[in-house]
Amino acid sequence: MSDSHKYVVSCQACSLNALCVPHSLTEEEIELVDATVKRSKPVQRNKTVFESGDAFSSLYAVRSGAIKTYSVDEDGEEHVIGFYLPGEMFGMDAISRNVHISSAKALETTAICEIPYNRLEELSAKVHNLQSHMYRLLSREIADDQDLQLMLSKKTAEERIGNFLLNLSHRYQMRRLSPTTFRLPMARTDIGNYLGLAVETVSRIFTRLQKNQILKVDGKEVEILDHNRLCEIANACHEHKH
Amino acid sequence: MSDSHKYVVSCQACSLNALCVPHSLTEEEIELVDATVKRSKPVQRNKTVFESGDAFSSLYAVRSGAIKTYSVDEDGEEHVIGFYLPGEMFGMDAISRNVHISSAKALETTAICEIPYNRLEELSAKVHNLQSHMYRLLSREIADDQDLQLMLSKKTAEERIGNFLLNLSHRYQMRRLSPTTFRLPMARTDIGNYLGLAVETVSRIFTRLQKNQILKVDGKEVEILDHNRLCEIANACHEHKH
DNA sequence: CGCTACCTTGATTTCGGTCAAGATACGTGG
DNA sequence: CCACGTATCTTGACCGAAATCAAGGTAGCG
Repeated sequence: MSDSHKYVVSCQACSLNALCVPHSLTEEEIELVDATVKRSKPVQRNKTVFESGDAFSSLYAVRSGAIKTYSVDEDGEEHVIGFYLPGEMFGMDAISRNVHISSAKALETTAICEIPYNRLEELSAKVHNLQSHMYRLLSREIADDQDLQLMLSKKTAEERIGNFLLNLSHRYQMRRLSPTTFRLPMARTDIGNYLGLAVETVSRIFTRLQKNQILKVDGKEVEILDHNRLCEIANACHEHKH
Repeated sequence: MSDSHKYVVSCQACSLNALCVPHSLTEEEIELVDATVKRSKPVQRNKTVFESGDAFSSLYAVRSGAIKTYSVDEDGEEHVIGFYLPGEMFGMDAISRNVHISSAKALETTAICEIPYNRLEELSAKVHNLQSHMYRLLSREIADDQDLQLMLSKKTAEERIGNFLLNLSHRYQMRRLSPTTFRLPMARTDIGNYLGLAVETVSRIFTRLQKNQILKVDGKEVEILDHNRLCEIANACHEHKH
């Protein structure tokens, strides 16, 4: 059985988009994992998958559509924590406390896989590759979160938007979708909220990038016209010190 | 064998401060884990434990002293990612890529435990409680990082410092040290860098908190005089909208 | 077709960054 | 033990990026 075939299998089995990388599991193992996964019916736009305070029982993977996670503070203000695209796993922050500390909501009609955590735990003790996979997945989320921290604490509004767009572009590319032309599944408000910027700032920067021929924006449709300059914008390069 | 005894054991075994919570492992299991841990000699102030680019082979736990993790950008600027106190584990962001993407440096003379990752992986497949513990630990780091993200994207300078101090206070308390009087192991620069603030701002806010009788600051020695007001300051509460 | 949610643009304000200058603490070697 | 040099910390004056406030414009949906 060829490697390429294996990869196809793991791509078709929805749950495995998130759980597997090529070569890491045998077919047999894939079947085992796949058997523990529930394919629930699609979640409608603005419906929640789980809410802060809910008991934790499963991890989730996006099959199609998009999810945002967020917390709500005492004043009822929403704080966007992250966006999850097809093939990505969410809900991992709930493991430690056994309760969801954030909420997850569909940004559009979204198909998700539910992965019961206790079964995943059992299975990952048996299937060594699955365990290392889970460790890598969790570690990846940590590394990504720390990247975002850096962005939030050091970068200008323009740099944040630049990074955000490149990040999305890269993630779409990973999923074999166009890295240059895509639809933003979230509202401007959510982008601003996520990046620590006011909506107005997000809007202004989008129009500026468009004026400078770096981006073509039409509502939620985005086209990256000049990837190189977008990289320059994203990578800081405010004057060196001393 | 009483629970309290168990707890003492896990506290004395350095590695287990980070790896264990009371009741989660049997004594037998604790011994197993403990056997895989290397107790290296103390790391002197400003010496690195690992550096960005180093091959990943171990996780680390602080036994005494303090560690900061950081990344260095193209311009040579340092970006502080986190501070780790006794009983806390660091290096987990390296699992996913198998290479350290951040560096770790001792803020003072620091004793650490080294936990070889491949042995930890093997052992955690055998000892179920250890596996769930690792998952929780990684998840905890994710949740903490997301908390920080929220702070960096939404909170004012004063709120950040307030939160930072309360967070340290809480972590010292966990380790049975005074939650009101402690020594900041890091320089003001590091605090500012971590919180996305200029050193000058950190300094000004420290003096302001001192003037308002909320804090007593003497160099790196800090005493929290009014915990309640510090909480108020930390918890946002800038005017409600609409 | 009209309502509501979302997006854009402009004018004004403000928090915190930058620059500048001292003050204080610290480690090292004489 | 002290003197010197360097790190770190503090304080003040000024400035600028982005927030806030305000007002229209646009689009998706029932």
